[in-house]
Amino acid sequence: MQYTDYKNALPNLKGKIIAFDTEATGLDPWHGDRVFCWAYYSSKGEWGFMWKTSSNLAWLKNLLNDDSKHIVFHNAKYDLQMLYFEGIDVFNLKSDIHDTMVLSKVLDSVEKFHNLRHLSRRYLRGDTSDKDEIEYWLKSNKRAFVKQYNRSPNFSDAPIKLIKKRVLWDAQTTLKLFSKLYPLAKKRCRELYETERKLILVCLHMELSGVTIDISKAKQLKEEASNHSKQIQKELNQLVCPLTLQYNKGKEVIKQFNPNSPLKHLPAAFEKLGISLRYRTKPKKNKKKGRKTGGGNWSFDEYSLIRYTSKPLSEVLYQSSKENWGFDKFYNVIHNIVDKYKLPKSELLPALILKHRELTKLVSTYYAHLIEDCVDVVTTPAGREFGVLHCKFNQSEAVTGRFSSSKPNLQNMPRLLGPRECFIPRKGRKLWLIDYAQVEMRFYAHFAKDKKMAERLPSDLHRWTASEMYKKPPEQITKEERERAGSINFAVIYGSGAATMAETLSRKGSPTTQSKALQFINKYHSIYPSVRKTARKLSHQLAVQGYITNPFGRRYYIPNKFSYKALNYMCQGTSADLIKKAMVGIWFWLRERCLRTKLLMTIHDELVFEIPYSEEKLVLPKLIQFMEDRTNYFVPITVGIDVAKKRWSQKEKFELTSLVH
DNA sequence: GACGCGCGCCC
DNA sequence: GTACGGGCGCGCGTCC
Repeated sequence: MQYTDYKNALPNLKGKIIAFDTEATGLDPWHGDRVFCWAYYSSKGEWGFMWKTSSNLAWLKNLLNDDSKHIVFHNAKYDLQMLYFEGIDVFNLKSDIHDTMVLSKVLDSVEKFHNLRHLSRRYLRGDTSDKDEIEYWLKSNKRAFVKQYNRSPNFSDAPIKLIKKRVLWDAQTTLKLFSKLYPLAKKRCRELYETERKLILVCLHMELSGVTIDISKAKQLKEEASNHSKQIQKELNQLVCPLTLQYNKGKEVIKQFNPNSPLKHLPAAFEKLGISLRYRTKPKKNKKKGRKTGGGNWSFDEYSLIRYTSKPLSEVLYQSSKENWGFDKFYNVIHNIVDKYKLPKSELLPALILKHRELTKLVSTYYAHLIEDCVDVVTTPAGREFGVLHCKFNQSEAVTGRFSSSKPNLQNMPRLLGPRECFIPRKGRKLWLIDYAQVEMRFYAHFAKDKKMAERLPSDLHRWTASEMYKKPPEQITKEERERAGSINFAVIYGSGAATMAETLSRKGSPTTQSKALQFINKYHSIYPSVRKTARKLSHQLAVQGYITNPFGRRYYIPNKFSYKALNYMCQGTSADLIKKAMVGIWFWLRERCLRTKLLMTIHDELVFEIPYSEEKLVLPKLIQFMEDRTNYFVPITVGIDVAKKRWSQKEKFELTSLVH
């Protein structure tokens, strides 16, 4: 085979559609990874391989700005990000950018794999052996490489022949896939694909913008949490050590108890203190295997641990969990309770484990990343450190169409504990949080065309539901009753059965039997009969045609045995596509007007913006206009606004009317 | 080192 | 007799 390196003459491509694949030294440009080569295949059969040189880069840049071309990538966000770091203005390219990964996801949302290898097998019956070679090389040369260069090998270290084979195969496969998938998408869900295609830029821009972190604050909170966890560790050691652990090989006596070891240390500690174990773990759904796995071990989750304590203590533990007590309060209260009621010291074990777990989780999952993953760290004259955190947002990961976030995951920052204190707006700006009001519930009402639900949603659905369930006027409904009705609202729309609902309600502190749960469910369906009808209608549709389609044209090929998921997918997916469309509208509107307002995050039904003071009046009403939809659904889809001047944790309600004077 | 598992945070 | 939606990621322990 002949390869061209284009040392002198650069090609003038005739093909209108050109698939590209770039290869880089790694995945993370923020920590130095860079493109080093690429390959292309065009619809006129032209193809080639190029190293990254300044002239080749200039050629590529020109091509990307040729408005007669369609440029196809597989996972364009990645390639564009890499090209951004080569100085290319990827947000204003004149060519049309396409993405076969996005196409694949749009066509079959439920399919788990969208990489080239799988798609090649599925749509092209392609040979994938070329692709595996380089990965095999990396694996088998890792050890020697680390020894010699003190780092792992990356793609750029592989033999040139393998690199070329791989990158050309990727580009060629991308082109073939595009010619297969694009016509399908155009026919089936053109609008949806167009939204997702534009969303690539929105998403990349969010990632590149990043969010500002008060690193000093994170360090301080991390220090506090780890000191507290050490204090608990000490007390736990006194309580249970020395501890004898049983292993296959034999016994081991330890002086340092590890509360994060649910298989070894925890059973040993409970046994030593004379608490007989009662609860076992249940099999859990495994995403990879698609079935339930595990289960059967002793369980030490929060609910089990609380049940190992007697009433006065367990009530306190529930309360603390609900209200997120600080360390000192928690620590004092549990010791006071144990003294006051003369409970055996061993009851401290579950309580201390719970707090220890919370603290170590805060440190390892949250604070550590807020501190270590920041870039562009600056230190003020006063000695405070600030940095920017660039997480990843993935528009094509969740089966329903939702976004996911990773490295670190900004979508699961605890709402009541410290981490949100570390998120701050840039100078001269505030954080604005705009969230849809009970959006999924509204889509349930929409799909069910349930008048009663629709009327109640804008006021207080849970309260009304509770009122009807407990046969009391709404104003007499207690907080607990309203919460329970809320749980039931959610459980029913998740398609849950009596067993799970009983478990959920019990976990939340209101012990419920299965038969009671069944009564709740039946009662619920007698209040809102159209929900069950709609679920059945969707299951039927699924059985007949093999898929269901949401209002944005996203199809869900749900296996029939999971048809109970249909209604939930429809509601979750519709709200996901609604917010995606709003994001695109907003981002392009902001860009056209060269505004400095930034979209920072998307958290399922909420968008987080950073708005300069001077743009508030102009931008806020427009954002709301893009997000809300008061006409196209059975229930108006509306938003609420919160603003955080200093820290995410200090957000407060905001009324748009207060903006108009 | 990869993977399964238990656990827990978010909407 | 079955069945609670969608995510990410940690530490531990086992197996290769």
